[in-house]
Amino acid sequence: MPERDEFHMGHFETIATDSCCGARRGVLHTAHGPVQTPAFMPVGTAGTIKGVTPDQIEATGTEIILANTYHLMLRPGAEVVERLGGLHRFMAWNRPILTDSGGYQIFSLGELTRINDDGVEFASHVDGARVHLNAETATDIQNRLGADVIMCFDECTPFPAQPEHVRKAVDRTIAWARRCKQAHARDGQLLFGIVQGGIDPALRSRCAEEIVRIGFDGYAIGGLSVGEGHDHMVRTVEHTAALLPADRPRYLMGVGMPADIIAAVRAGVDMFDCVLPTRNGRNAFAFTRQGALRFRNSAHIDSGEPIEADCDCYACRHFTRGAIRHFFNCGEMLGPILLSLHNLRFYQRLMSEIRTQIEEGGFDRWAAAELARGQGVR
RNA sequence: GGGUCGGUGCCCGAGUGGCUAAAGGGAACGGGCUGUAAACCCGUUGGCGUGAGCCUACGUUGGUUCGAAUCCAACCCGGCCCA
Repeated sequence: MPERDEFHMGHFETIATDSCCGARRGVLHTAHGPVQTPAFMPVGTAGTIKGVTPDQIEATGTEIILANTYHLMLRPGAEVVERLGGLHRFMAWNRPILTDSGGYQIFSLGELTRINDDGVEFASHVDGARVHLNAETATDIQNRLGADVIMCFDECTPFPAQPEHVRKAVDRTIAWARRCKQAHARDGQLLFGIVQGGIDPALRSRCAEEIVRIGFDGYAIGGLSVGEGHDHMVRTVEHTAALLPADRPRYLMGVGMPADIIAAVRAGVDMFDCVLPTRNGRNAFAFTRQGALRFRNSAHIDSGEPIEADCDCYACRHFTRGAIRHFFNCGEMLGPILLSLHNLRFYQRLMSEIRTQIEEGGFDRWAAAELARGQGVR
């Protein structure tokens, strides 16, 4: 027991902070090794980051990846993953993993859900079967999947939403957080609380206060990047991050565009996850510091340039824009694969630059310039 | 040479008197995607005009009709069958 407490006490260390803003450079220690923060976590919902192999992911500079409770519960089921040796073995990823609780699916699968104070009943998007998820089952499943970081079961509200709806979601998220902490029964596995409250500062304050009072290994800001827009999002993150303990990691869930990430780091956020690099990559959209490139566009037909001139990713080292555009044009799977690789490397290079800037004390000025420059990171 | 079926927009293809600038695919072009129901979804695709609208178009030419992609005739081209 003391061992566990020690693990939980010392799992996050801050290496450097920026004197001009909330940005900090840290390390999150997990059962499968350290994670340099600020960190970006690619999303592998169903137990795989779509289109790329684990060693390719590692080559992008990724240290920690995500998987999803709801999706793995439906297929193949937590028992199967357990029987096959746990999530790390299953995903062939022997580094840190974070599982989301399924709270986001309350938002994304909105029409297929029925929610009450106990939890949620989903009509499975696979076969329509009734599937129940609540604080205890979500925690139990995550315990069994065996990720290094697991999340409380929360209610992610849409935007816009009725104030009453958001208030109720905050109440439930707090009550469920208490139950998740109670149900959590696996050593060496960090449990993060989640703050909801839409874009209402008062609700965010109340939720943050209660979640912090319960006490978690880390704190997430949820319910953003659901349609509220960059400015609302940044304002809410700045307000909320300041209410979270400085000695614990802060995680902004589901965010986001490069500009969103830079603004949130400035507000003191340490961890991010987002489907954009992989989903947009599959959909022919490449991130570059010079701006977005849409590879279906005929402009790239006979371009001999790499996706991004100074990028060291596999796609940029070996393929021309013209070839990649051709792959998309023909529906060849290598197109989505190459842009997923490039976009992941783009995100990890961005995070690496952010960490260096914080270490060297130039982050705030750099961030301001990047945000003003806009294109490429917006 | 005879018979027969057919020729529709970039391609395939529906339509067999007015509701047709012409369904539906494909392709091309453009856009969207933020804790992944997403290698997906949306839009545009004859010309001119802001617009009502006008012009040009369903192999070619001519005809019937108030009105033709749709009916008739001849011709051209293609598939199949018979000599």
